[in-house]
Amino acid sequence: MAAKPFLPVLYELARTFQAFDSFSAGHVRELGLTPSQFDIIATLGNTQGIPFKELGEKTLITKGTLTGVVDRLVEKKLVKRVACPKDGRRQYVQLTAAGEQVFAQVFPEHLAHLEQVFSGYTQQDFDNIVAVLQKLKQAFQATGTPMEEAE
Amino acid sequence: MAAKPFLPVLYELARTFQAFDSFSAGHVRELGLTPSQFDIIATLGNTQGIPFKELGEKTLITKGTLTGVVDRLVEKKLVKRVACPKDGRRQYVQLTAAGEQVFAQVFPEHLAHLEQVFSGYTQQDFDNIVAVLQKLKQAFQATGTPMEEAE
DNA sequence: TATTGTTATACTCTATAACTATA
DNA sequence: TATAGTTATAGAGTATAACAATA
Repeated sequence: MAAKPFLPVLYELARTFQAFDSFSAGHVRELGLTPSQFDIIATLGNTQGIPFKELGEKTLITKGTLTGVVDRLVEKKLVKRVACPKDGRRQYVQLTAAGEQVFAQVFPEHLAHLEQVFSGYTQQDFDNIVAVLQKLKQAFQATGTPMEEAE
Repeated sequence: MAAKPFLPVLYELARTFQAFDSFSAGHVRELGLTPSQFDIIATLGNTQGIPFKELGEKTLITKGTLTGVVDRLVEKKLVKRVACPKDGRRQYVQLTAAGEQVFAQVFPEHLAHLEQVFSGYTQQDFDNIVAVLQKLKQAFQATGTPMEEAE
């Protein structure tokens, strides 16, 4: 098999993301939330509520799964469902007062937690990493994922 | 809310990984493998077998979970357990002939597609990206795990 | 008929802890 | 005692398809 000089890139990309994901998930779990639940809280934060379908698109959670995840957040009284007055099929998902409080307290905590990782980095480092990753991401996207993008 | 200059880094890391992940997700699903299972196949590829514990460390799958994931791959006859002759508690996880075949057939297919993505890159680009990602990964690992210093 | 969201299946992953067997 | 791996438990996410209500 011919050597593929880009394989280390993919390996590091995957392992670095996993390291971030694991790091993040570990902290999130300490707060009593699963990664999916935290994703939803974070997505709903600073909004007036988001349509169910749009929430699924943003979090990449399919609708059948999302119903269950939202159910568990409703049980925890962190979010609520609000019927759409204009379309009886639709509904909004919205943070409750308790959910807002979690967002206001926990999200900054989470960012502070993440901030530790970057204590040795400069703004120039950030710019460099972002540029490297953006170029890579755009290469993947340009090469063609069969994903349909409606916007 | 104070600006967090590292947030774009995390955003791009996640989105770039997602772009890569969705790029290869099709093949994985065609094989009837879950992401975790595919991760293990890929990790075992081109090795003589990897100790169970090391496999868990590389894939960030905890031992209790890993037993189940390996079990399912054993059922599919893609990997096998091999006892360590020097330490009766340890064992290696190794691709079977069928597992090797999956790795050998499917990976080049991916690589052929992936190669297009990197057509504009030089070896120096690869080295740069890997260095950037490794540093970031190690930052997460160093900050995230209060493990008894392993190295 | 098409769309939104729920329900029903069935499976997989997940962390945790207790357990077995080696060392 | 310590380590490697399994088993047990309980929960949560996942895809998929069938379904109800609404448009």
